[in-house]
Amino acid sequence: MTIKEIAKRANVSLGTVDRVIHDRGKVSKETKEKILRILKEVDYKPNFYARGLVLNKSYVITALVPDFDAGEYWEMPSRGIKQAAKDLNQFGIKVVFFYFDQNDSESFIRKVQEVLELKPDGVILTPVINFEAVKLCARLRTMAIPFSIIDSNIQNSGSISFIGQDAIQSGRLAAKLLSTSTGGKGKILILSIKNNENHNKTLQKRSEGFKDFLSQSDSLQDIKIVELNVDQRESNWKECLEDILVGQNPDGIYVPSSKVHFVAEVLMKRKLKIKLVGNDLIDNNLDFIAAGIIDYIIDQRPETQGYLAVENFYKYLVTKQRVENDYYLPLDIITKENYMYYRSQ
Amino acid sequence: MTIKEIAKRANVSLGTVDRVIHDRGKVSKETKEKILRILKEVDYKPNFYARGLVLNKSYVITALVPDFDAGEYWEMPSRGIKQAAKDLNQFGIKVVFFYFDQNDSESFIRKVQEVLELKPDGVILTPVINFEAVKLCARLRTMAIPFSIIDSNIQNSGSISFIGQDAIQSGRLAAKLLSTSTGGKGKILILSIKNNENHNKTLQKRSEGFKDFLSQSDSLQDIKIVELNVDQRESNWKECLEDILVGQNPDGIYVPSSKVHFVAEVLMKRKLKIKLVGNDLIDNNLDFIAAGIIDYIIDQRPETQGYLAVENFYKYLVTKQRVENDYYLPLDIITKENYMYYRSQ
DNA sequence: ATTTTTAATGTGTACGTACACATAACATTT
DNA sequence: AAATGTTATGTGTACGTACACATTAAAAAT
Repeated sequence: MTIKEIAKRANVSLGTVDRVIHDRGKVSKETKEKILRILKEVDYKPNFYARGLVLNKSYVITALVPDFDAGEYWEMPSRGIKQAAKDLNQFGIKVVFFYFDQNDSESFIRKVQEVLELKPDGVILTPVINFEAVKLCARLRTMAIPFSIIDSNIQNSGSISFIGQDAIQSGRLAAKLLSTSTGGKGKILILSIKNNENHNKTLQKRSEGFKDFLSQSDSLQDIKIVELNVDQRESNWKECLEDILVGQNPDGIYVPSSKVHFVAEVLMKRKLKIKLVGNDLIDNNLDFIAAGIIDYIIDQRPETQGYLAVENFYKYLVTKQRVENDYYLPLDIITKENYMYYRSQ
Repeated sequence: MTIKEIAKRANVSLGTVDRVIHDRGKVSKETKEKILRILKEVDYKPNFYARGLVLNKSYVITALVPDFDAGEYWEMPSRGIKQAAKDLNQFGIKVVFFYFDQNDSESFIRKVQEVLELKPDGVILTPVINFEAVKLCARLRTMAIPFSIIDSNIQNSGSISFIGQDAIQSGRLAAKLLSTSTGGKGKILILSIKNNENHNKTLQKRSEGFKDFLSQSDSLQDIKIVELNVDQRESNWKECLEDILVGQNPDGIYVPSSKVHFVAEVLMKRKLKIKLVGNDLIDNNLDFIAAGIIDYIIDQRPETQGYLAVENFYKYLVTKQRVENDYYLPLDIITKENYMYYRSQ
């Protein structure tokens, strides 16, 4: 059903119907009501193509994400965003990336400045530098620029959507897999590899969930937990890591981040047979999963997160649909026998 | 860059450019070459909206799938297909379902007849009744109707795409999970619940993969495998099932299909603590996963399979993109701790 | 009673593409 | 030489919407 047909039905011109649809006023009360009734009656849906053609707008979305080296975690969301930008290009969606140093709030602040100067139609942001990200949300709200948060959430930020993970549940799942692998007993090491203060939030939640699972499960009395940290800012952190692994000699290790490959490296080098669970199927972890050195990876589909964030803006800006507020992605369990189907979705 | 601009550049009219783009002939060799050069030079991409508006076609896709009761496996692909039909409705994609009885080839043949009479723009088919499905593929080829296969593949069918699973690898994965759960030892039962001869192919492949994994893994010497079938066409099959479980009393059970819930029911009723692995996160299995009676479900995203099949036709027919030939979906490992994020994606 | 203002409604054009049709230029036949 | 056929090219219209602008009718001001 087109506007033309509706106009004919209501005995008015196209223009009048158009004014009613867009609530532009200058229509008498009676005709407005009559047209609204008809619109409802025929369940009028604007023609997507015609609308797109006449509007022919392009939308600039900025993505504010940490920079990365090849193979690292933040490569994944970026990939998803890029793929979405490519797929949605024909609908006028353009994405501009702003990469900041996740260990340097000043660099984040500078990039925020650049983003705001661009006056984008939407912003995708990662609250890695939490304090500054909160401030950014407030500014975006006052500037009426819609924004979307990926990875970890900011409560009451006013974003159009959050796309991420349930970190606590991720930890619980890791605990289940690792404790099953060690036969429900033995010494288990939670090993956090850190390189800045901001990254801690997710690590903490995962560790919390991990310990919570083990404490609640009454069939797991024989498990001993040791919790240790390694700080990448120390120059000798790799040796530290090696010393810990050899010294502790646990039955299972949980690394609550994508940096599990550093541990896998040591296990391979030292030929240690220790069950190992970590996060994120990034390139750096791929070979170790294939070789079975890492027993399980818990993945939160970071690529999909990025993709969905852009797609959400497409829905929000182009098709003017509602978007979901909170979207928690599945926690995929990845192991030697199924990793090959998880790449490049 | 529009056709108009290209016409201006080439010093010809819109019509000539149009004829070149669509290769309609009636253009001199020289101008054709000139226009082709310019098209390439400016990397001309037709405006999606304008094209959609003027074509304003609608495409009828028929989906030929087994009928089902609520909660059963075949509900999942249907759901995905329906969701895609809804999402792609605005692009003129319409889906008509034809449900057949998977235990009755005659009903399949009748539905095939109806499908062909409709002369659809595309067909989605499930090769459950393999022999007849192969014949259908041949007829669709001669009628030049593009078709797509989901679930399990038909080799050299001429389909535009296959979307499904790797059944052998699915079995291997199940073996890994189950053997890990039983501590790498004990008695393991492979239990196939069958209700027709056609369904066997996938079951067989999974069992094959399962046994293959266990035989190859040299650290699993202490495992004993027992393989049994239950036939749902027998009136007393439920009792048979119960007798087997109680009589065999294995340490772990692998049900290479979605019917694992029948086994879970017995385990719950008899309070048997046996590790249980099966397939497909269908509604019937949901509560048993939540309760931890089923330890692991291997899911092949049947809903996504259906969705992608329709989306593929959208890409193929509307946007005229190439589509991937074979698409193997990830084998998701689902357990008590992560099942909640796998529903309604 | 005429002009001006205001409110309501109608009309025209553009978006970029596809395709039917019209016209021009040239070659071939009578 | 005139008529017809062929090939190449140009023109017009439609798709459905959005929005600027034009027109009409009624109300208010002179």
